[in-house]
Amino acid sequence: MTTRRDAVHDTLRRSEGFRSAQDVYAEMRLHGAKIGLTTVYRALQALADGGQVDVLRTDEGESVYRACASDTHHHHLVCRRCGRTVEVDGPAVERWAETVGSEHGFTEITHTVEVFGTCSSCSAPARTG
Amino acid sequence: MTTRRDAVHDTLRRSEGFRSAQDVYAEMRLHGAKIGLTTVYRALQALADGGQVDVLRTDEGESVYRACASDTHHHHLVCRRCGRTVEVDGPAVERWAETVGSEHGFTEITHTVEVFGTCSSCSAPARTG
DNA sequence: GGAGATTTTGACAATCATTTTCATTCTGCA
DNA sequence: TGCAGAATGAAAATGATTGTCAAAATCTCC
Repeated sequence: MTTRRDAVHDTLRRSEGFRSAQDVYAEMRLHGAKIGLTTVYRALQALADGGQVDVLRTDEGESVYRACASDTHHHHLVCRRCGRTVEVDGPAVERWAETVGSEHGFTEITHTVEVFGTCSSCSAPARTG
Repeated sequence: MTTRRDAVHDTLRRSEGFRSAQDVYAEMRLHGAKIGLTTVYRALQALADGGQVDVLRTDEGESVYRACASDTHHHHLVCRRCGRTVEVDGPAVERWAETVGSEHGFTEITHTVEVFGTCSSCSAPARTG
């Protein structure tokens, strides 16, 4: 029975950017879903373990999740204002990471690469602030 | 009076890799330093704000700090086993991040790039396990 | 040198995301 | 129907980090 997990996955799919477990929980409850916070956490973890969603940490240390379109290795360009996320590819970076690691005698190299910025929608209307 | 802050900075300098606030606190107390956990946190934040130490988040969401030799922008190659850290430079990555961001209309681009691996010391002696 | 203002310190409480616990509910199955 | 095992979720526990506030250290002007 994975009804709840699917519901969590669906909620994530409807979001543009990365969302925290608390966000997902709040949104689901808002739409009338009967689900507990614990279950949301568990579903998110299962989804992440299964590679169906991507996870990253905010500056505040909160885990945020996203149902990405691409199921292969990729990185993210995230708007620090609205959270809008673009999935990007960076073969040059992959190679760079491998090279740097090898040069220093490191093996089993992995890397984390995320790009943050302010998207056009958020920077265009120079609101008061 | 920045005695405590200097003490914290010194403790960090004596470490090879990234250390958490709790680590630093424990080590200082171990060496007989009279300092409180709150002060260690404050010193670490001040040091990080001033750019004297680098900060990053572990997978568990804990903040870890390091007194890096280079005071210019750089990245880290971290041994996932022993924590040994090498400061690395990646001009190609900097350019890539800028390009990717611009292509999608993002401005004020920043990025996080960290490389993890197993260093030669840790992978060489194929111990039991 | 000294009184009062200001900053720093640190023990303790509070916060908050996340995890654990555990009793209840649900599911499939005979 | 009745049971075993998985799923659920409310509430408590955890643990890093932050806030509070009174005491101690330091500075400032006289």
